[in-house]
Amino acid sequence: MPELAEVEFFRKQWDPGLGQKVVTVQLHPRKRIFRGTDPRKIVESLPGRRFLRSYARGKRMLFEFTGGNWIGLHLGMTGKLRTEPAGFRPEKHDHFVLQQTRQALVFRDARLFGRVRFHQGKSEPAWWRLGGPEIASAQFDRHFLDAFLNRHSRAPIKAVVLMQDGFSGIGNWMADEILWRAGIEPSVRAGELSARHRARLLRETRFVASEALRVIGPAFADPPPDWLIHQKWKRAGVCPRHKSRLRKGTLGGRTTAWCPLCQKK
DNA sequence: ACCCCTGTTCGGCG
DNA sequence: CCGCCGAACAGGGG
Repeated sequence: MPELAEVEFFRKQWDPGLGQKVVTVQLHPRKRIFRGTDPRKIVESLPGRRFLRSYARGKRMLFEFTGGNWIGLHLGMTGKLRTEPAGFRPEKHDHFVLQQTRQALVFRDARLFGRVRFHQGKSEPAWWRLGGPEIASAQFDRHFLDAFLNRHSRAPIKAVVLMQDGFSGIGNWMADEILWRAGIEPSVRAGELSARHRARLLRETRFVASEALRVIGPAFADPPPDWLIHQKWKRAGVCPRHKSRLRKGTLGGRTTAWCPLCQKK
């Protein structure tokens, strides 16, 4: 589920807890979402701390608490954040819950591909600094894109658009949406993209990211009806422009839909 | 029953 | 050594 805009939506679901203390932490310490971190430290450190603010970068989120306590969250395939009334009893897949006086902040993740990290220190954790530039930032420009495409010149462009170091926050549906709008056939090797296609790739990546944030970020509304996403999961999906059948295949290990009329090598 | 999956990581291999 | 690809992870839904 979660790419850039959905991540931003879920980040805000914990806003009702801002400024308030964590009373208790409920978690399942053996679950895979805690791989690489010691969940007992979270249970020991977070109670009594106030939730100060949160950040989103691509598909990653960071939650800051007083006393230099930081929680990093990644939603994986099926992670969701929500708020429940005080006294909430965690259900089967609610693996990480921060109980506050007035509400409970809940991380649910059925498939456990998501991840919870913990950091203590005055400033942000080192792993938060890593990763590619935000698509909305000035650093995501023609120069950066050229270098990234050339570094992965032998990979199909679809696989490259899914790489988080270059296309921060882009996931499978946004990648197909971008390539369809840019008129690029998804199996083309990144290094073989023409200057014209590179310019369109940059423009449409920015467009799809900003539009998705605008439409989905605040309320999880549907993208406009003429977007490819509404067609790509249908068995008989059609190109929104030509109304002809989309082609389906696997690229970069992921299901891919494209329109042979719109998208060329 | 069986197949599919909006993500990431890791081992194999060219 | 670099980098791509498929498998694995785990569970719910069609």
